[in-house]
Amino acid sequence: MGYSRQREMLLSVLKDTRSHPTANWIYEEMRKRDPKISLGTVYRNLALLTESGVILRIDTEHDSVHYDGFTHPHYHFVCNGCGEVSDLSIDPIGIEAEVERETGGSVAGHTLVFYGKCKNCK
Amino acid sequence: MGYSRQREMLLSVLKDTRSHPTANWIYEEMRKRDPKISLGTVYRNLALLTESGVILRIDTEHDSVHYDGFTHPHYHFVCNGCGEVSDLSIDPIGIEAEVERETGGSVAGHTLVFYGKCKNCK
DNA sequence: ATAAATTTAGTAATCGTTACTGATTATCTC
DNA sequence: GAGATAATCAGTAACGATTACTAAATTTAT
Repeated sequence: MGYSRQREMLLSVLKDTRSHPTANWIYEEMRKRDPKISLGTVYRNLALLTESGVILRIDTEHDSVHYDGFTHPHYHFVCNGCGEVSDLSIDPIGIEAEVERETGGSVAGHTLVFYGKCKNCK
Repeated sequence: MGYSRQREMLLSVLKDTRSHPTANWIYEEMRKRDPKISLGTVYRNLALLTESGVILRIDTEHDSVHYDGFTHPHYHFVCNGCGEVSDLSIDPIGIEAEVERETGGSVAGHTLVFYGKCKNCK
């Protein structure tokens, strides 16, 4: 996978924030640097980078998908009030082997999401 | 919350399967029993039952939301090949208190989803 | 430098989900 | 039980996130 100017820009935007943005937020941010950027380009590159493990995708019970440029294994907390997604420093759990044993399949990864009210919304 | 005929039917459909169906699958199943059922009714009741904790909603990296009539705390495995969602018998992890301490918020629940290839797709 | 392959901007289409409305059904009070 | 009140429904339109498409531009390989 080569790195086009737009793909580089997307990565740089994503690495520069810890806010776990949505595709649309990233799009708006990229438009500030280059107003001709296309929303389709954002989605296509988000999919590519997710597939190759360069970035993380976070699915929650709320509206649209969030992305994370911080790939070191970690978990997330989602506020049911304001929808904000934040990182946790909980230690990764090591039970993928157990899941493989139980399912007979192969495990590539896992996601752990906590829901509740953040300090502000509580 | 009263239980209308349609809501009862939805619950019965969901309790009768362990397949973690999507809204549309449930809709088709209910249509077999009552062809006049409305898709809006399915979605409205899924939202109501999820909010009140009678059923579970499962968000994955694949297409649409899945639902689970089995509410005893448990985790899920999602196959990246066929998209099938299956139950795991892993013991629930008890770290919500730790998350509350770290975030300063309140935790209402958590979801743990493993991704990989199932026995068939591997 | 030229040819081949990839990526893009822009736009149209898709699909899951939600919102709306007037009709129907359930519940509540007498 | 009859009538009033509230909840729920079927049907359909609207919405918003995401994907698909196409011709032009850019990158990469020769």
